[in-house]
Amino acid sequence: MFSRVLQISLVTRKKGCRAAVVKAKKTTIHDVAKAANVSIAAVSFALNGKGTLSQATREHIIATAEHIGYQADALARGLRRSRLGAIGIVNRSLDLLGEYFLPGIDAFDRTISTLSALALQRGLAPVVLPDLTGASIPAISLALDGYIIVSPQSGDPVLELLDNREIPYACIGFDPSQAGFRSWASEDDAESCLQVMEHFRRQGAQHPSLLRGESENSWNVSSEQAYRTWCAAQGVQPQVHVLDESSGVAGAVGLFDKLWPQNKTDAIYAMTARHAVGIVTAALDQGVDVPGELLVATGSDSEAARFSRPAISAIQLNPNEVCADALNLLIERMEEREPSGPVLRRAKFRPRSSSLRR
Amino acid sequence: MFSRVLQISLVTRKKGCRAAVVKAKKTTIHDVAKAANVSIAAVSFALNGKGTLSQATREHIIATAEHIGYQADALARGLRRSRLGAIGIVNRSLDLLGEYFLPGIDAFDRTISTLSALALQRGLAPVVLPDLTGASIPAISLALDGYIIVSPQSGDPVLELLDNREIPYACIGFDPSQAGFRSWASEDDAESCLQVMEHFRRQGAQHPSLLRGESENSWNVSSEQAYRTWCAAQGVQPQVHVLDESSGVAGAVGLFDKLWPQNKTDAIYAMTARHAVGIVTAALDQGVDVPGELLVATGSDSEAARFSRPAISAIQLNPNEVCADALNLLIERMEEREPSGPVLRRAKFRPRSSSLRR
DNA sequence: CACATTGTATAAAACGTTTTATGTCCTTAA
DNA sequence: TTAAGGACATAAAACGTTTTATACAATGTG
Repeated sequence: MFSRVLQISLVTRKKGCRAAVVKAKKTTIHDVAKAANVSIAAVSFALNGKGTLSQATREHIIATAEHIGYQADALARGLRRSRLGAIGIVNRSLDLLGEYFLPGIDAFDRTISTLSALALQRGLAPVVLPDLTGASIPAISLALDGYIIVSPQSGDPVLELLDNREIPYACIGFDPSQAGFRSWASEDDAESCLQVMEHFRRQGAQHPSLLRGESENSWNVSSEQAYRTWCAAQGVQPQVHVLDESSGVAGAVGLFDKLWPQNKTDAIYAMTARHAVGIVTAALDQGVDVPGELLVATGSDSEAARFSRPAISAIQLNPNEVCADALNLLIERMEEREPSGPVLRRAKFRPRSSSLRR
Repeated sequence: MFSRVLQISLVTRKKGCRAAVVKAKKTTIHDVAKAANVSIAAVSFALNGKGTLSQATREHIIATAEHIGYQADALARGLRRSRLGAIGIVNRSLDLLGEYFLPGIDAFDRTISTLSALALQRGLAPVVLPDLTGASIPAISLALDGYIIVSPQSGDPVLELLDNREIPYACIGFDPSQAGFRSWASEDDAESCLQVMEHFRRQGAQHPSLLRGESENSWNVSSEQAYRTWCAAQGVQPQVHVLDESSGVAGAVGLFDKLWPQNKTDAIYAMTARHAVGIVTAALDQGVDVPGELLVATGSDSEAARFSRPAISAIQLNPNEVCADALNLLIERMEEREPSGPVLRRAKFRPRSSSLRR
């Protein structure tokens, strides 16, 4: 553990040299053909294990290709095969917020890097992309082999675009307006909601309410749906508040100040962590005891929830699993196999002081 | 804020249909040419604002292209222009660790998503890639327009590869063995180290020591160098410990248990946050008072440092700025302009209870 | 001996662009 | 009337592959 390997290799490298002067010419399939004294078709066949070549020439070609350090050009190959070996990752929540720099929202970063790592594991290059319907997207945006769409919105135009072009995609979450679509993976948001409601009830809450985000993605929609169903079954008057996701802590503080005390809720399930933090903050400011007078829980665990005082009860999500599921579903579609989805993951509710009486 | 816009568009989409049956044929430049009754060359010229066309035909072509929804194929264009509009992002620390799933290390995720967002802002598609010298990398890996190499190692083979092929790149951090290279951006790690040492001295430390990671990147190398220089100037015996980065909290605990109490250091600057947490944990376990008997600080701020008890003093880095600097340097090289780097950012030292006596 | 079959290898078309090299028509100057 | 030039448009080459169609032996069959 203390050993220190100083592996400074003393390569002399042309560093920072003006690269323009002499363009290093690529070694192409023609070079290999010339070196091996065969046609370029033979080279292609040998390297791809196709065609009808004798074992001898096959080996000879592979050897010379290796010798002169040939590597097929990805673009030329992609053009011909119409397969590039790369997939796009589009996060519709970020698109909707119109803001790609979100300090403190580690969930988005996490999703991107997890999907990237998983894609690489399967030999696919991950390309992060913005709203595919945008005007000035990178040229490569629509040339990839498939797409993972994170948090599609209801009636999402990006999905429509991909459908029209018959480009394979899979979603994390689903488009609430497309009931028949099957290639999606998600946390079981409805079930999570029920866990929270049952917990609230056991802790003595009579009038639990829901605070969801504004955007019409499956996370918000399924949760609200589950909440309303639960209310109906329990004979409870449902009470749903909708707040712009980007309003953050301040937004929830504003909401609470407007609400309290006319409103007679005694438990709030705030889907986004920062809204939950805002509710707790505002409540304490107004002298409302949490959890004494008001129970609070949130739908996505995070540092913000864990380190708030009191610590906020939260649904602990499974980003790694859900990302892996989505990627499997995408690859399935890329290979034109029948969709095996949707795939749901059960999330675990972590009760903390914000919703534990006594 | 409470308004709820339900924008369910009632598009009927062919969802989940077997895409293979009828391959939707792409609209190509030939289709546009036919529709506008001109040659494909004319279309290309019109759409790229080149060639010698009358204003009239130019506009006519653009209109028809728009009308039939033409978009140039990125691969064909890339093949011809040898420019794809995409850049690669390679994190050598992750490569070295051989592990791309690092729970709790938000810094790496952060770098990836920040670089991605910045690249997109400039119209470049970001592609996350593993070690470019690897055997089974995605085909596209070496076909991009340029590369950002995060934390290159001393004598890094990836840089050598890029140099040989004369592919533009810029680094975050630098290769310690390549003094003349200029296209890199970084935190001013040497200066950060001095800030910590001066702080230790002011707090009464006599024998400050350094705990660095094993890998030979500029972060570790510059810090150690600065530390040794400072020690020499102060007439202090330098004391450097090297620990594998991936050993995490447990690694640092093990180190401390082996070290203490023969070792007579009274302040430790642990570069990585999890090592600092390990030191603090092990110290408290052995009844060593922090900061009473031992001062601790770390070189990269994080949740782990902030929420440790006592909270750990830390260097607060500027990932956004450094990423932006690196991207600027890369674009500079892609446009064959003279390198304007290196660019250093001064980080701020945040003293917390772990190193504040009284 | 004629004819089909098999085993190897190649020529050439195709992928969808960009760009260079030609061309045609029209105007102007000699 | 002819040459020279300008304005506009196109044909064709090129980018580097993959793949289809074709060629040419050598071998087997009736």
